[in-house]
Amino acid sequence: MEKITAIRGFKDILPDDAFRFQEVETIARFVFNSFGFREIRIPIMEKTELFKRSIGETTDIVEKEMYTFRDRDDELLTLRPEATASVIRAYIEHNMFANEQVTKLFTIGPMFRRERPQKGRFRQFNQIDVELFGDDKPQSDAEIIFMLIRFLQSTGLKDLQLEINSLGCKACRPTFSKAIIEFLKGRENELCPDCQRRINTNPLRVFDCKVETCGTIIANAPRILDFLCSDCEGHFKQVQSLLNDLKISFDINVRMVRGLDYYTKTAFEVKSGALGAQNAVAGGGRYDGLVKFLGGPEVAGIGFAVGFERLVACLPEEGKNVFQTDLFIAALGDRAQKLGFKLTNELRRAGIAAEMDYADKSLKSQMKRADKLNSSFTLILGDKEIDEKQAQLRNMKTKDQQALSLDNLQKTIITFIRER
RNA sequence: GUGGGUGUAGCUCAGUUGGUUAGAGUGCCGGGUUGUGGCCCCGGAGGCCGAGGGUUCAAAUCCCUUCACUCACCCCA
Repeated sequence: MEKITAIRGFKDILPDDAFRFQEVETIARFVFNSFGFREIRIPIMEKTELFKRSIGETTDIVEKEMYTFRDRDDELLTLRPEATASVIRAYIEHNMFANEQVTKLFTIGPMFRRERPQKGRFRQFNQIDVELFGDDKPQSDAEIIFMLIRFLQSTGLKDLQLEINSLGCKACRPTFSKAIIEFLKGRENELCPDCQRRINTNPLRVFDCKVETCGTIIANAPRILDFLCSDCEGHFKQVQSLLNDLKISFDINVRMVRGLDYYTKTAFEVKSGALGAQNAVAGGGRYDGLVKFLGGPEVAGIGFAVGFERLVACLPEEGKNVFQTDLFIAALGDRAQKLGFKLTNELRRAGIAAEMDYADKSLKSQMKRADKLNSSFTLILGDKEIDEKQAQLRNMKTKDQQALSLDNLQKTIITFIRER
């Protein structure tokens, strides 16, 4: 039989890694809660239209990376490529804006993009997504960036670099775009094919190009920060000053452009080494106007997403995979097997991590398994012991071994393990 | 979507100018201790050499095709 493998770009998260995912999730919930964010759980599929409208018709994500299919009733559905659109949809659908001035939400789960897989990039990947609605003040920007950094530091992530930029708003960005196009016109021939295409699709992206000639050309190009309207400029200055107050160090990267259409004003990204080419662990920004654009009220918004797999990949290796068993029961003989089975499961009912071998193998092999399972204690229970109404409890670390009476055995074991 | 690299045991990898029964380490199972783990010693199981086709007396090895994985571009978390 030909074996069936997982879909390309879809990964199994094996127990060792799943353990680390759990730890990171726990930290995320703790940190976010302390900043007043509450969890929301949303579907992994939405009507295709939602993503087209929010992310932008001409973005790569919408043009060629979405898993879209036609449902039986002919409706077009899409596996979500990001979470912001869905969170906003839910925010509007449940009139959450009517309940409170500011709404702070986070969600954790899988996203889907049909890209070519590489290091740090998968077709199904998990994101931690945070959104803050109802506040357009720079304090929100600073707060959310501060929280992101706090969270990343709490997970043990070292050498992280925060980069920020302002992308302007619908008042000032178009002027800048025009200026860039103006600047690039006449030099198209000197640009790489990709950048020639970008002039029409997303001129700001030329700033990002890694081709050397494009880099030297764009170095003299107009800068977004010189084009910001007074509102955007003031906002950006304040964000910087607030971050300084919070002792968060950052670099301004005027070349940073975000790939999604909806971003305005502040954009930010956190990079870390050891990730290969896909070195962005988290990214986000402000998206004032998007909520209204998706049919809600005029409400400001800002958020970010953390690449779960990328974050875990950056974390130090140590401290993983310590699976512990409290007690292994080595049963020898039929009567012992029967008693052991009962005892094992009774102990589990009491919350003790108990294991035993049902195959009635040699004591040696059972001891080996106890060792492998990282068991603190092993209870040696043979038919011989049963005749003598006792069992041997061995401390695997100290090798101390003592006889316990079969009467009240379960209770004695529990006290032993709890007092360890 | 485009380009490079790699496919041999559960895992990490050797395998010479094509040549007999394809190896090591690790892991797994068993034994050395007829009832006591880790260290050590001994033994065993485990391979359509990614798949298909071709060249040859003979292919893991050479050629073609294909698939998968991987890294990079593009783009993004």
